[in-house]
Amino acid sequence: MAQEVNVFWFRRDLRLHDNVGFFKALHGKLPVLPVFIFDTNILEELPEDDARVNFIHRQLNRMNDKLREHGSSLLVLQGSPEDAFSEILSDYEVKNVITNRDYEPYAKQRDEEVEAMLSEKNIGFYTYKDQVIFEKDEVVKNDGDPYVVYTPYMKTWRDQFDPEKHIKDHDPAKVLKNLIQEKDLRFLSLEDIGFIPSEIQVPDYDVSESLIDAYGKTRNFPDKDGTSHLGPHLRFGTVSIRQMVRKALESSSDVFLKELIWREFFMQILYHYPHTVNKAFKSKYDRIPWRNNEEEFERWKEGKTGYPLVDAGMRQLKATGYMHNRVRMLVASFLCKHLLIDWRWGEAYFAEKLLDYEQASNVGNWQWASGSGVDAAPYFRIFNPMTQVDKFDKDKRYIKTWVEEFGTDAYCDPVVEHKKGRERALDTYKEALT
DNA sequence: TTTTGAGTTGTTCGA
DNA sequence: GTCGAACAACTCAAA
Repeated sequence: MAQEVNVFWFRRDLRLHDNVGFFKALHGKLPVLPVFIFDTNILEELPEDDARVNFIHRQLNRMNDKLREHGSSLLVLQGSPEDAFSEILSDYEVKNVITNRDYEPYAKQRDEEVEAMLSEKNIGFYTYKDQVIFEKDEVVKNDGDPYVVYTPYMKTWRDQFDPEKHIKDHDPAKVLKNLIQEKDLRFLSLEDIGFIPSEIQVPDYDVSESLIDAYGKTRNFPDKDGTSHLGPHLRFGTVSIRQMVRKALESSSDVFLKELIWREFFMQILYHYPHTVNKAFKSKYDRIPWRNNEEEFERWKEGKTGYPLVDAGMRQLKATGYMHNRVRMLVASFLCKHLLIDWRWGEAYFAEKLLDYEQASNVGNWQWASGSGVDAAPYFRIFNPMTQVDKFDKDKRYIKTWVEEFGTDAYCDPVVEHKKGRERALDTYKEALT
């Protein structure tokens, strides 16, 4: 007779500490079998040296080492979630599967299917809130509808926030003994899952007191890099959101906390309006006749538009998997307005390259840039790529870091003249929207 | 129900 | 160089 266990399924919560679902699982009656599944539905779209897969794998190794200190280990499989669970069910008498909730459209569907499959076999499927302070419909208007404007959402979020309730630490130290006692569960190597080491490494995050205090002032200047680099860690759960909110609250400045609230704002938007993944939130913006010139799109991707701040950002993205936020706004505006290329093209490219890719934030911010989203910039608000240099990279230090040939004859001519591009965008938008 | 105030991140033009 | 208005009206949220 196979051993009776509860499975804890790790997904984008890759840590043992302050992990709500893991903590709850360890308080159950049965030993906990910790599992991670490399989902082939997701993996098949990725290049073999994908940096995020590398990061995930490295983090799984660290977790496995820690679990082994407690006489246990992590089971790492590959396949569709259904197939992986079938495999687990053939080896163990699984009573319950416990996991943390994920709100993306693909994830919601996946979880529904897994739950249905498990319930046929009378296995429980329990999910917990872990990756946000407020989820789904916990922060809504008085009439129950979701907020679609940030500021009132943020105010209500803060009104409802209670430190006693929302940022409790879930320390698993006392219950780790409830892990399954098997030190050599199957742990697929990077090679086993068909990947190779990446040139790009996910950087450590900095949420030091000094960074958070100065964040409001320095975060806009790409050469100072006063940003936290927290994105990939929040994305894959290598830090806990509760710990980050605790840090944010210790600061005298609330700019950092507001950024964390933006993350949840866009998550609840995607939850309530999943169609915004590929449709404009404001539907009349789907009428815009994008030029979608492939050659120009290629120049944008390669950082060869002839606008140095745009090009610096695109080259930083390609080389490091990161782009400074200020520059993200500029390159997005440039693609949608100056080049009149569909925001979905830009969104897809960011999804491919960004280590901190978060579907809700990426879609939300691209729609913001194109004018089609919630609380979006009005369409006539078109960034001037030269003015942005004067304001945010005056000494051109950031530009020179990424565009070596800047200032020489080797640097390319502008793909479109600013004034012409601007007027073309204004005319096209106006025509399409009226 | 109607009214009122307000809304992430900008640029250009003319005085 | 600096300032305010225009861009173009719109929609949301709450009283």
